[in-house]
Amino acid sequence: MHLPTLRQLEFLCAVADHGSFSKAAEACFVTQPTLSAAIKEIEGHLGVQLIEREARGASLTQAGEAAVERARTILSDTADLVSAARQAGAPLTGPFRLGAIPTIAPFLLPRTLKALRKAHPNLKLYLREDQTERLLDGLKNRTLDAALIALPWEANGIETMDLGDDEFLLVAPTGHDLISQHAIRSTDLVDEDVLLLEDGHCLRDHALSVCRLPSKRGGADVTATSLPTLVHMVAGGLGVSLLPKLAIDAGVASGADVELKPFETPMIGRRIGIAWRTGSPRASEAQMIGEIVRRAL
Amino acid sequence: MHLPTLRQLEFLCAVADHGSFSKAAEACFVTQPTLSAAIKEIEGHLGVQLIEREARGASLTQAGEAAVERARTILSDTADLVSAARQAGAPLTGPFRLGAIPTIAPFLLPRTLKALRKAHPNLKLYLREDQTERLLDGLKNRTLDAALIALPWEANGIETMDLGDDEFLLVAPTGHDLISQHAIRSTDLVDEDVLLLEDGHCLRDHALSVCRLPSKRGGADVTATSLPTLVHMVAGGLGVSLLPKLAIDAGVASGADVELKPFETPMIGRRIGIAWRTGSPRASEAQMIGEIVRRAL
DNA sequence: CAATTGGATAGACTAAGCCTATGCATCTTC
DNA sequence: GAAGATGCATAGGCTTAGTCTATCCAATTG
Repeated sequence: MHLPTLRQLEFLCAVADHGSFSKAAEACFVTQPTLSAAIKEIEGHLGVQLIEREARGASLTQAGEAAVERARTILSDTADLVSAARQAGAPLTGPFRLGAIPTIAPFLLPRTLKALRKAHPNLKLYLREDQTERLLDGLKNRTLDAALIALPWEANGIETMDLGDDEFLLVAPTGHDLISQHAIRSTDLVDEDVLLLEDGHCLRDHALSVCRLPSKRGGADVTATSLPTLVHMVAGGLGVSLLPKLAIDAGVASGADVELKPFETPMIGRRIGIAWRTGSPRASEAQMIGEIVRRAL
Repeated sequence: MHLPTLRQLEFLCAVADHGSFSKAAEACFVTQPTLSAAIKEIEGHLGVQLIEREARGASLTQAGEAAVERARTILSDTADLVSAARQAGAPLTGPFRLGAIPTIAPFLLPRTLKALRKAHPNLKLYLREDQTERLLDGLKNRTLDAALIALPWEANGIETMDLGDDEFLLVAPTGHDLISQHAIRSTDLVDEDVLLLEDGHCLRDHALSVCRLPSKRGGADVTATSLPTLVHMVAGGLGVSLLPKLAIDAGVASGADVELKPFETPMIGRRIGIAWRTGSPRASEAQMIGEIVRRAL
């Protein structure tokens, strides 16, 4: 079977992107006739018209749409092959773009980075703090190599590695009833004012779900933008809340006028994990970084 | 980024396959120096040694293994692109290799094939009857384009389309107690001698599961190799069994000295579906064929 | 030690890919 | 509606990358 050239596939995608032979040619750093000939050749080999030549540019036929979609994954897979191989030659070196959600990053990374630097001095780590959704977008569009998020999180084309549990503790104003209570369960919070992070933080959703709270409750919802803020609000008597042990260990509650208390078994909490794009050339590095983070947990 | 040529990737895979430059070259219809140069060039671009030159041939380095794996999917995706595009030019024509499990094929296909031929006279249908596992293997290694199987069946890299339900009816010797009983439930069979197909047929597993029977029961297991045989065994008084309505409608029980009876609601049965390899160039055709089969059901 | 196997190297040839220049439609503008 | 602008196709020449044949070298085998 006669295969098209990757170059030709690039040309095809470029035409799809720019809607014009000339623009596409420019983007590919070739002249328009070159590109025209290449497209014509693909069409010849495939026996199908892929591109509709119109007066005002070019558009894809149905077959073209399908072909472009396949071509894009082929090209990106090939790019992955290249960087994976390059990486294999010099593992854990060069730039690595790691994302982390805001309820993990400030508490976990300080400890981790030191260990990471020690283990892999040639690794240049670029950090990005953002909410889960956007981190996963980053993985998919290749602006991130890996991301620390809370599991489980199913997403197509994303693989994850489990790094351990992160228990939730009750945080309440000093002297609050719940603290003196013998044993508290997550469901005891139904009648409390539970303070939460603002919408979009996965910790908010976790807290809601472990307490079996409806996502929309009556009354004015009081939300915080970060965990330190949340602690202050609890200290101020606005209500109680949950804090991940990770944040507590990092000292987020120290000095504030609050008390902490673990829940009765079964433990409630979240799982921390590292995620990467399926087939990412740096998947193995993501796992090695994950291993180091796990030890730091 | 400098991409390798698909040709070069083919060469690389060939070396991996044949464990020797010369053999690989022969397989690719080029001379050995050509292939040597090509491999050397890839290695140069990637900056990694992919192949270990040994006295007695060639073997892959670790990086090479990874690269070959990626290269294989790239190449097969490209081949898919080509055939998908070709197909788009002449949809539903040419050879199409359809598989079906033995408890579907003889009963569903006779009706279907006529409709199929009428709708797509240029389609040359090649049929293969086999058990689910092997059909799915066939899809994966590209010796089949689609397969009619019982759902649900999750397998990586396989997509399916639901074609409708196929109810199971009780089949018992004429005058059997269960037939005169007012309403029978699948669990009523626990104390009966339930005859089954031999191991490997998914219908056997379905029957076991809907009746909540353990897969290994005491006593000599009596198994049949096909549904007609099964009917004869039931007629012979060896026990009762389940028959899919599909087979009954096709006359598998007609003439035999048996009686049939539907189960009480909820209906028990299986779902028929058509499966194809994810990304198969003929996925859309598989769905169109599925549509015709569904109407025949 | 000669023969065999298997990969590397050298140099020549060809065709594929790219370029410039130009042609031919269609759409825009005054 | 004529002139210009836009956009793809065609023609012909150039360069280079991929291929070949011929030969060499190293390791294994008998």
